[in-house]
Amino acid sequence: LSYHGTPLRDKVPYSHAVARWQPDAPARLVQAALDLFEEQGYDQTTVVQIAQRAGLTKSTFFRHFRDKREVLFGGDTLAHLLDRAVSAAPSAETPLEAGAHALRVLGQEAFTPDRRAFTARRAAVIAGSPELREREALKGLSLSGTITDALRRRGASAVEAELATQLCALAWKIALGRWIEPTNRAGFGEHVATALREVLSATTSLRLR
Amino acid sequence: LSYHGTPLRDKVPYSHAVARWQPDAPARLVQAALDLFEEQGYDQTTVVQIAQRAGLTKSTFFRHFRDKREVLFGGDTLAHLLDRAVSAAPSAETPLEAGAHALRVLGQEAFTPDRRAFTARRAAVIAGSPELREREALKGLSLSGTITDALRRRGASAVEAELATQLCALAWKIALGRWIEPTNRAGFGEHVATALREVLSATTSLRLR
Amino acid sequence: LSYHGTPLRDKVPYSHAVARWQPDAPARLVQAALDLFEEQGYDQTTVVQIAQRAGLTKSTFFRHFRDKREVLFGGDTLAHLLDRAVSAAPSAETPLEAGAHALRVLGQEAFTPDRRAFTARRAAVIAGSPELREREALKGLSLSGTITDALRRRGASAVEAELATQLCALAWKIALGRWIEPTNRAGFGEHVATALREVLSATTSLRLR
Amino acid sequence: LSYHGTPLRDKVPYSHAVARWQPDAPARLVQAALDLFEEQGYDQTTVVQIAQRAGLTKSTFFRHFRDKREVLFGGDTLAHLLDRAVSAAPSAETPLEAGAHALRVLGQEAFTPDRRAFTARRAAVIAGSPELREREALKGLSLSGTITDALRRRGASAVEAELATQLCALAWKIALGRWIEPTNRAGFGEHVATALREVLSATTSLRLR
DNA sequence: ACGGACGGGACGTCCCGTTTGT
DNA sequence: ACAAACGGGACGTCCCGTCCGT
Repeated sequence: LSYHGTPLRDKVPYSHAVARWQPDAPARLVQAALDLFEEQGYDQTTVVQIAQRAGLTKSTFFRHFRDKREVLFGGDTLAHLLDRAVSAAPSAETPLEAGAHALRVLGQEAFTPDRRAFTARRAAVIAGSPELREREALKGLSLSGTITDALRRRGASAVEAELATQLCALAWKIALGRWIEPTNRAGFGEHVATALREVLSATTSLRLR
Repeated sequence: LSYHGTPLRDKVPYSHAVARWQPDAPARLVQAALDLFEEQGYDQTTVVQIAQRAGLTKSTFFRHFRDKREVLFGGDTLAHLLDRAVSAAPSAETPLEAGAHALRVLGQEAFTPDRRAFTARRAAVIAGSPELREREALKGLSLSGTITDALRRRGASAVEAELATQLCALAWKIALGRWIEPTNRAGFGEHVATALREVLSATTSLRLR
Repeated sequence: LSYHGTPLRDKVPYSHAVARWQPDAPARLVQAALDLFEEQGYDQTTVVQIAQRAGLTKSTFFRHFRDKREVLFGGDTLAHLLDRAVSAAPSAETPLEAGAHALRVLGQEAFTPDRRAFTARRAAVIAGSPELREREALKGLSLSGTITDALRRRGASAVEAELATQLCALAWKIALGRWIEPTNRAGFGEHVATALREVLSATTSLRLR
Repeated sequence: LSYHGTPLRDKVPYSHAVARWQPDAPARLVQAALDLFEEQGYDQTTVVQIAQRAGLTKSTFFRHFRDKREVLFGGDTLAHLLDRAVSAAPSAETPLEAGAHALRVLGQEAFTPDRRAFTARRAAVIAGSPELREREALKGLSLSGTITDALRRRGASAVEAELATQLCALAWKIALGRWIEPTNRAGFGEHVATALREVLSATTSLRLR
């Protein structure tokens, strides 16, 4: 379960002309961190180095990110996105359809083409550090929980919600892996659609002796 | 450029009554370290943990290894081995033949079948940590220098020695990669021979416009 | 050298329609700060806590007071008071008489009976914190300078002005100590008069061999 | 409830010639800390300053003391002393006698004449900082608990043990206050004896209507 | 071979005080 | 008057690696 490209801060719905420096600092920190992690490795990079390259200080770093790992994991943005998207799905849709709807929203709001390169680099860095992989796993579980909860609030049973969540998570993972592959040209949304079809067709062939 | 399997300590040529305590402290440390690195990752493992699992203390760890990384890099054993093997090659052999001779010795002395599993695990751990990869690269350079020096002492010119070294290093790397592949059955020596042939045949097709 | 009781803000001479919001924000901050300093000690109290208890925010606190210490030191009010009072003294008065006049004004404008309890608590808090004692000392020097300057502008020589200032400062200190003593009933003005007499009579017994 | 003068480390019962540098560092840190606390106040002094003046580093400071406050509170030394002293009192003694015995031991082992000046300075510093006073209170409770437990192990009932503890604590406090008074010449032991007598005689005049 | 003090440095928390914008 | 970002710096924890003892 991975996410965004450039920072992807929550769009603050300001009346006119978003705040001047606000969206700057976190984005610059993320950028600096990713660069340094690629150059030197995650563990060899200190928070002070990240802050310095971003033209900021350690204090500011920790004001925006709970810890060093979190700089690669975009806060609760994805969780909010998913929660809203699942809840906003037409009430006639099945749990799985609602989940698919949410994944499509992700393709439009989070995994947009301009964030593809970033997401790919981020995935490579995470793959290279056990510490980061652990955080990634935790975030994945948390997001799954978010989806399940939202589905249950729509009236799905516990099993329905859990199952739909797992299938969506699987499709997500498959789609993300293909999307960041440099040879692939399709958008995240298309990859998700394909992956979901594959997953579903695989379920039809399940048998129990 | 990677090496040994089980510890592979220099065989201390004690006349009689060797091993008063337990002479395998370094070996136990290496074993414990590798286990822990696989379980928790290199950075999440502390030296104290390694020592404890080996039934030893932190002090003892640092008496045997300069630092935490070194526990995966067997001291100067390989360098000595290579130096002696190159020097011991029949004086009629060309630099490349002498290098090939040394690699074969490696297959008999260091990369023996009982060390294959260890070497494979070790390679995986190193691949997962930038810090370890850096040390690996340094060790590789140092070993290359050892071979080159030994070749020059046999009378090779600077260019001859450097070239032979690089081809051997390449063959070594290729052979090692194949050797630790679980599906391959051949010994390190055979893989080296094959790899050297491939490398050489590749050189014949080099052209400069 | 200590001063005011309740906030004692400069009376802003607004023509009409004063106090649109609640003009007592500084007063509430001072009150809250003093309470908290007594309850928890100065260093254990944060600015945020002070602001919260006053129903305000940290920003507002710093708009009214340069720093945390300053909440116990009433801005320039006392300095203005002294400056004006010295200047307003009849021009026939000696420097010491002018100073005494100013101290009497203090008793009417700043150290009024309703501020006695506050001043006592404030003194206790300051006594308990080196940081605050340092600030107190600085403020005392600054006030001394204010008096000296005002005296010189009245035509006093440098030595005359300095000497009168020091005697007044001493009488001030003595009087304040007695005034805040719960068993004493007299007003600040009377204590000042007494203290000045004592100080003066003590000077008459000075001898130089 | 206050204690020791110079560091007062547990006497390590080494065979011959105590370790070379061991007892040094903590003592030097305590000395440096007390000096700085007097010069600048507790809150204005940083741990790094203390360590530097002692010729050590921040790491070493925190290896010897849990936190900045603890540098003025001698670890568990006093607790051990009291525990042993109470337990070592002749079994025929009443709880109060055993407590008195322990206080006398304190006078011989901890509050020796050479530690008087130190204890006095330490008390003054603690009095000036709410943070330190809080720690002092906690330590006092802990020591009371130690005495009570030791008394109960001697067979005293809960009420007997608690009461004896409280009377001893009171006598301790009174005696310590007098002992550090520069005009008093008697040793801690004598002050304790006097104080205990006073406390006891005061109890005889208690009446309940 | 063991034990442990020591230096060094990163991490993460908390607070003060400043600045910028609403 | 409020809101929020920012710099700076202290505290306390943890770990590596060195160096001294036994």
